[in-house]
Amino acid sequence: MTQSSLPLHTVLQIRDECLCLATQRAARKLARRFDRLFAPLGLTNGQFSMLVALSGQWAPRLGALADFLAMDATTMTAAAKTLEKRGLVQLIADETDARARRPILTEAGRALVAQAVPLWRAEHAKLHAEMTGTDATGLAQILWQLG
Amino acid sequence: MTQSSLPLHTVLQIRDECLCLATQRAARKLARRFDRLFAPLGLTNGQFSMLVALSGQWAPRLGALADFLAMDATTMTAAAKTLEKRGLVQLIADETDARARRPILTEAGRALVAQAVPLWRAEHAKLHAEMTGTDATGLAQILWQLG
DNA sequence: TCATTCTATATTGATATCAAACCAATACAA
DNA sequence: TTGTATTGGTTTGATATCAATATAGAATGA
Repeated sequence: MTQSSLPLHTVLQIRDECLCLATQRAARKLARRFDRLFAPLGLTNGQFSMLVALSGQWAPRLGALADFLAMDATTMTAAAKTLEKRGLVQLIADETDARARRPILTEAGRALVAQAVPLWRAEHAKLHAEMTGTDATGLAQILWQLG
Repeated sequence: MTQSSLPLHTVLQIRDECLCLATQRAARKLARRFDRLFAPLGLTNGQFSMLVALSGQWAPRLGALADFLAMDATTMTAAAKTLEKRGLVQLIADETDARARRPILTEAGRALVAQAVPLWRAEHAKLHAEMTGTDATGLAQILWQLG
């Protein structure tokens, strides 16, 4: 009983060092946290990121947006469809390539992301405050590279 | 057209600093990477983590395991069911509390996790090698706290 | 031009994720 | 000991995630 299938030091090593586990774990916590934050606006954390990404001077194709978010192309198809159904983005056929489509924000999308940003700011400030001793921006940079 | 709904510096700030986005992004990349690694064994990265967590001298209830992995209780219910269906874990009723159940590894589960660990070791070593200049174990610790 | 190959996206099917609502068992209080 | 609150887990419904596969358009080479 309670027989160890692995040497204990192996179990502890994976627990303490596995970057995949540590990242999935943090990702779940943060997703819950920001999903709840944006829930009053009917947004998830991922939808927020997507809308922000489309708020700059950039009109990427679906594939390029998927790459930017390190997300599978098929996930992007589904995510774009959800946002389109809600009227937050519009999918425009590319002028030169009939295969490609570019998601662009609608008025409603612009208005919603503008409402969401102050919430993000406040919550992110809290998060920073909880990370005493850690360089939050440096961490974001490292995570951006990771994987 | 391509009209900015947000000040550009805001868009850039969120892109560069948002820990939620950065973490989700890294989590997707690592999940894909380790899912592919374990695919020949029919395991996902999350299933691997769960099996390893059950490989130590610990026989947690479902709720405690969910807490350990920072995962929602309902997700744990579903995940445990999948592992049970595959015969990798068995769900044992708690002796003192009729509500509680404890997942424990089966022989098959022990054998499979033993096969998976060397794959993890090799891949994780590669990952370390890609992170020149970063303290990987320190990063794992920070991520464990994060959220 | 035509065939081949490549590229951008979509569809399907499986698991993962969480909120909301729920049920049953336990703990606690009057 | 009954009534209430809490706790452990499950079900349902929505979105997220990705592999495998498909399709249509574009690019390329003979």
